[in-house]
Amino acid sequence: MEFRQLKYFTVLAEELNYGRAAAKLHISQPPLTRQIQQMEEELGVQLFLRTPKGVELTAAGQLFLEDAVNVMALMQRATERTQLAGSGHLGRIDVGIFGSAMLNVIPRLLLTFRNLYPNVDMALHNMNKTQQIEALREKRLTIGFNRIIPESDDMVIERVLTERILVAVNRSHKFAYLREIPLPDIANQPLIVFPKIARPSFADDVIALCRAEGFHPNIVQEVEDVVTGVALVSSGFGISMVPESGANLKLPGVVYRPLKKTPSPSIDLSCVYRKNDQSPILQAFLDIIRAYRNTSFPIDTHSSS
Amino acid sequence: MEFRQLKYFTVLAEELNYGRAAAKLHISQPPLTRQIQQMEEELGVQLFLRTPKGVELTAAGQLFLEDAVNVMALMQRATERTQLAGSGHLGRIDVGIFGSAMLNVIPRLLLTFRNLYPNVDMALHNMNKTQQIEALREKRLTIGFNRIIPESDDMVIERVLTERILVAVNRSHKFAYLREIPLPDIANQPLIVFPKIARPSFADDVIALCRAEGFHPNIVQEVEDVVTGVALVSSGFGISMVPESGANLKLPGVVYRPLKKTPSPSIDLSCVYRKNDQSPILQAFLDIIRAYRNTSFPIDTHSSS
DNA sequence: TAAAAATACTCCATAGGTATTTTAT
DNA sequence: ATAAAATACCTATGGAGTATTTTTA
Repeated sequence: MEFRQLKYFTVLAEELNYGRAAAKLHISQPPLTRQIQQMEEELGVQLFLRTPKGVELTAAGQLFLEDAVNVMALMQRATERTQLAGSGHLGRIDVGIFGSAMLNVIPRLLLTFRNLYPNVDMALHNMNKTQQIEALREKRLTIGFNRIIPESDDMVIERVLTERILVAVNRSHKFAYLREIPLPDIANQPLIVFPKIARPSFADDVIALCRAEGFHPNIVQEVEDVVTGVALVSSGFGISMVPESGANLKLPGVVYRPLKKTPSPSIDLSCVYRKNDQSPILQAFLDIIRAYRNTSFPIDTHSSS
Repeated sequence: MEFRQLKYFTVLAEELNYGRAAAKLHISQPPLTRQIQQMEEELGVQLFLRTPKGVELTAAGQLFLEDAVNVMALMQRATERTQLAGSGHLGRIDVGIFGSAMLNVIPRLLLTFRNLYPNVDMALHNMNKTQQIEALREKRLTIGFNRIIPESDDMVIERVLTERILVAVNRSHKFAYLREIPLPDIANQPLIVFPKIARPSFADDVIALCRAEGFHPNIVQEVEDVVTGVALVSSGFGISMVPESGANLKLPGVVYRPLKKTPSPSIDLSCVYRKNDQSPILQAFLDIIRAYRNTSFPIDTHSSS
């Protein structure tokens, strides 16, 4: 049985006349006769009865008609769904994230993606970079976001955006009266760094930045994430350095100030995905990331001052 | 898209290796490659990815696989159902019946048919012969049962069985002491006949029987059906003549006696159906009727004496 | 570099076309 | 007698085969 025959059958069942059905199918009458004969032979069942004006369906033919219509509709639907999936508009994406990235950038990307691809299920998985790489290898993730990602043969790391590093200080701190903080002045300040796991991390970048300036920072506390770090700043425990997007975190008494240095010290947000992953959903997601990369993310660094 | 291609696709999706899949399909590898390429081109979607050991499904391919399996299963089911319908094992039969025939013969036929063709819906419609013919013409009936059915061009009338005519008398009646009732003795007896509508009917047969014997019966009552007639016999209103299968009707004080005549006066039970109806369900039903016709229906005519 | 997929080219089965005959009312 | 379906016969598209090349981890 062929789809062509199902089509012929349904048209003939509608027209109940070989000539008209053949015309509707843009073929001549004899091939239609033969195809229907072939179907009847293959099924071993008579589907039509001859009448003076044409043909009529047998009871078996009526039954087959219902099913034939269903089969064709199901096939049609299968085709459409597959084409959606093939263009990245249907399916699923698993995204690895970490705490502070969810403050600003990633939510915008995810929202944009969801609006453009509403039929793609999106699952977010909070995990650190080590877990992300492992999950990518096991195909539990499609893409991961992180700050500093070690190179590896089977993964591609792509910069999403570069942010300035800001200093988070308590409003009562003397730095709060400065427009920009000179980096060497950090030297004797009690510094809170994060995160403490999954090294190398943003904490290492901050330390390296100080060392490049010729001093060892006075680290009074290593904390889990940016939220905890800024919370300690809020309670007057010390100062901290945060990526610019962290400035979206408004906590009582915390203000953010840029560093006085040109070019401004900065930190990348990157994404990582399997090198051999050609899935259209990933490609669509990357397209959005790349479009965002060419856009500015204006962040008001003085919003809480 | 062709069913052949769906088959090829599902086998390849199972084997994930063109060579093995082709072997399983009893074709060589190149045509399989080409058919899959053709599918991918038609859908505009990549279904497989090459790997060192063979191929693997893309996300779109996995989606299509589910649907392809469903389409093939639905088509399989459609074929089977149609074949059942074509052999008379699936569908519907509408049977026209009348009161007294339901006493013995028709229930047996219906039961036999239902046992042999459990998936055929059977609907019974109580109607007289005029209504039956009309319903047959309008295809509301597949077959009708009746006693005396007028000939007509578009209908076939087929005898189902021939029954003796018995006399129903009250136990207190003098006839109850006879083994057989001489027909001429009926002449002066109060006779109840039925049915009174849809003439010619069994009543006319009874009257004709008497006239052939040289007398006019003393008809004291025309009633609707055999049940009413025998009820009147039970209450001593008179005697009646009934088809042998009517003797299954056991009413208080009613006994049945054969007529003393050779050959025994008899009445046919017939069926009627459309001459041009070739439906396998009707044919199957007729086969059962014909098998029954070649069987005896032993009826105990003395069961209530 | 080795196993597998893709390509080149040939053959033939079969869908479709035209002309004509058969069928059924 | 007539309209429609069935058959006869021809053409050509495309599916399958064999031999070979290309691809990829």
